[in-house]
Amino acid sequence: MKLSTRGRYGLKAIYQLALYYGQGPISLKQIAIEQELSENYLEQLFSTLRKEGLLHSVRGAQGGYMLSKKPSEITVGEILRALEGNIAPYDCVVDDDFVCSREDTCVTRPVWVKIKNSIDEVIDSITLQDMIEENIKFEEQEDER
Amino acid sequence: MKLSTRGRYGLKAIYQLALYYGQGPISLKQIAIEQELSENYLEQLFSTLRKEGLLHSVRGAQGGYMLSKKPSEITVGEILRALEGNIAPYDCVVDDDFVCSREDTCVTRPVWVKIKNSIDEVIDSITLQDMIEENIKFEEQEDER
DNA sequence: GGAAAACCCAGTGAAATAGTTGGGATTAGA
DNA sequence: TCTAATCCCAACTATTTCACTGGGTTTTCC
Repeated sequence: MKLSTRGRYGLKAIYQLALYYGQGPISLKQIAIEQELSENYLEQLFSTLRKEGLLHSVRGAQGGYMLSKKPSEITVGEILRALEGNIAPYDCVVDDDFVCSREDTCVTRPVWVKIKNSIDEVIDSITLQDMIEENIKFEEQEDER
Repeated sequence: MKLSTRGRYGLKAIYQLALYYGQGPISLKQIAIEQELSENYLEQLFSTLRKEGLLHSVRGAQGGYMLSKKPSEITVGEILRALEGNIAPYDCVVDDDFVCSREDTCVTRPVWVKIKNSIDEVIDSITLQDMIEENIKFEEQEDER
């Protein structure tokens, strides 16, 4: 029941973009260095995020990536779903093509539904802006010591 | 972010044991047939659940497994954790041995913590008894149609 | 024109998952 | 006492998923 590195790395990387919001395109290389991630791998993640409409890209020299919306308008849920697909303990609660011969009598399904709903509630309520603010608060507390 | 078959099969199987609670030991074979699972594989899961104290076993002919507590005293959380380990999106929020060089400055950790807490809240609040009752209610609704 | 960047996509090695197999040990009942 | 039912345990294997890597193309700035 773990997220893969796609979701984890992707969120870290897009957080970094959020910090630079409004400052023009940032190169993959810079993000990869700042968050200690593989540049090539990150490229795949950003490609996905771009196709999902969360990022804009600028090609050519001095190009790079930027958020397509304000940090307060992008939720963790959108990011994780773009990178990992629906976040749920089992496909039977999300995948329309999923065939379950005993869907109507499955005794565990209600449990999976409840877990999914509670995760959704959390990730859809956190925006990149929230993450930035939480981090600022945390750093201030550190400084006080 | 999916559960493995261990958690899924295990919960189905132990639910079946809950239905027979108070009726003495039930054989693996019977459970395997009723929930359409591999008997040998199920054995591994029950072995784990026994070691965790959730099941009792009776060896020999006419032996089998039974719940070690009332269905109302066993939660889904106990079962899933026994079979899958801690349920969390990332090891950094559960594993004491986990080494994270940037734990204090990690911007994503608060997100993982919130997800974990919300999952825990759900799975620790559902007992086997709850599952049985939910299923009875569902069947009654079906009958009305 | 050259360098820097995004873009595209196929391949790969390692690890995890989902079982299977085979052989014991124990016990109830005939 | 014998036998069949059953739990117990460890090793083995096939498949899938993951986390990259590499090689090439295209675009744009200087």
